[in-house]
Amino acid sequence: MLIDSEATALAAVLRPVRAGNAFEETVERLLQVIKLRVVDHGERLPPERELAPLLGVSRVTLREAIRVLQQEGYVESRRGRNGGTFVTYKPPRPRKGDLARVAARHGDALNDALIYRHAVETGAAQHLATVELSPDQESQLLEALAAVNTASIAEYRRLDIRFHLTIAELTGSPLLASACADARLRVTDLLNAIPVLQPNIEHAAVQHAAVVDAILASDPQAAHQAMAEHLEGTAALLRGFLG
Amino acid sequence: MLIDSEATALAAVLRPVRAGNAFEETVERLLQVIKLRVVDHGERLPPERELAPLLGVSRVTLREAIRVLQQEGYVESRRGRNGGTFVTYKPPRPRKGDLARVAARHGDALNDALIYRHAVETGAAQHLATVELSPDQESQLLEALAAVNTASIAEYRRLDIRFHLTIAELTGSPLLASACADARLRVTDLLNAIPVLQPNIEHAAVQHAAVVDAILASDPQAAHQAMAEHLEGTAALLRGFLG
DNA sequence: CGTAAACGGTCTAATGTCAGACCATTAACG
DNA sequence: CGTTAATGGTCTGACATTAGACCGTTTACG
Repeated sequence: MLIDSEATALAAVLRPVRAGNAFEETVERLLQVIKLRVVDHGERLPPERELAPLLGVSRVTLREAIRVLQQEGYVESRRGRNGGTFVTYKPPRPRKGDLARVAARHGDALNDALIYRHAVETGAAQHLATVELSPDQESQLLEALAAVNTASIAEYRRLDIRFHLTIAELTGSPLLASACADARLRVTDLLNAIPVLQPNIEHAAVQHAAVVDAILASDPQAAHQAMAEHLEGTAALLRGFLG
Repeated sequence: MLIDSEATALAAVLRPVRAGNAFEETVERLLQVIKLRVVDHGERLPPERELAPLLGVSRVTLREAIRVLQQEGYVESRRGRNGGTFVTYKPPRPRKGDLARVAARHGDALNDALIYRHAVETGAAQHLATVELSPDQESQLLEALAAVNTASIAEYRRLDIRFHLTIAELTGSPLLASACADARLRVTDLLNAIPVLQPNIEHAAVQHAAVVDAILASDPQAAHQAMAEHLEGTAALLRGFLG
């Protein structure tokens, strides 16, 4: 029998070295690409010969994963010179009760994900406010902001994700960027289950602008604060639809 | 050719689904357990039949990993009823130049890890200040603090790690706890390469106390601030030995 | 003092995963 | 209008990994 504090410390380190087998993880990852709309409806995934090494799996394993997505109707493959694997998935218009179902499926994972997301995304915003941005990086950030703030309802989520991931990537810390991507996609299913409303967009736009302002003003505390408020808005929205 | 913002977003999601093969990752993880001194010199690892499922690998793979650690002199296995695999590794007294060598081996990863660690650990401290702690949890936290603050130089690192991981675990977010563990072990090699000095311990003790005070006072901002100052102290220490 | 329990150590057969070669289809391009 | 390049589709042989049974050693305990 271990004493408590040892058990606590062990739990954090003696966890599985891998989440599942290569095939399952590849399906998961591709689903994330599609649901985060990094590759949107009608667009093409990278060719298998490029994608497999990017994901660190063999082409055989990648193809098995793609076959599942074909059967589930997420993608379609075409042969030939301008062929490829194309995304056919469109996020369905959310219906009442969707969120409750999805939330039930997630269980405790929701709170876990929201806490995690808060930590890594506020951390990213704060850090970005402490680094000197090149003109190119500044314009990337401003473009992402402009895009999300002028988005149609249909494009909103996609561009919102891109905005958040841009901040994460610009920190220059791959670990932190991955963590932000991971955190975001853990709440994506839930967000996809609630409708995008114009007032929410407008509210978020103000907050997005505040985050960018603080970053460009090199004010880490303000950036942290602004991102925290923004994320709490989203979390409250989710909890509101749940309650 | 992809436009820039797409490439940015893709990079965060289209990364390898696994870091290496099961065997390599198992060796890595066990080294972490040993170097973080979760299982210290003379102590026993869990039996193979328990450890393998915890790490999510087969016993064969686990044993291959253990065999490497035996050859490298980190552990020793004994058969029989009170047998097991025992840690023989003692952190060597750091020598001048160690840090430079280790840092060179890490390269950019050092900055990456420090940024990541700052984000997740300040996030954990801040979050913990927002939750209602049970008496049992409070005493766990206070015990961890007392332990690290009265530690001998030899025991200091081990108890410092336990203190930080206790905060992470108490957040109740497994994702955040894993992230903190991950972040910590990415700087462990570097920290092990610099000596533990009494003034550093005393300085850190004040900061640790400030973190715990803020958490128990349910002051998230102060907790964030206190942890940030503590981590910056460590980061500065590392950079100082490097410069 | 013998027996059973708790370990590490070994083996096997099945399955997962890989790299790489090769096939089939389509469209761009000379 | 043929050739070639870029894609998805298929196959093979090698290696990694697994679950599970079984062996050998030591010690606690009846």
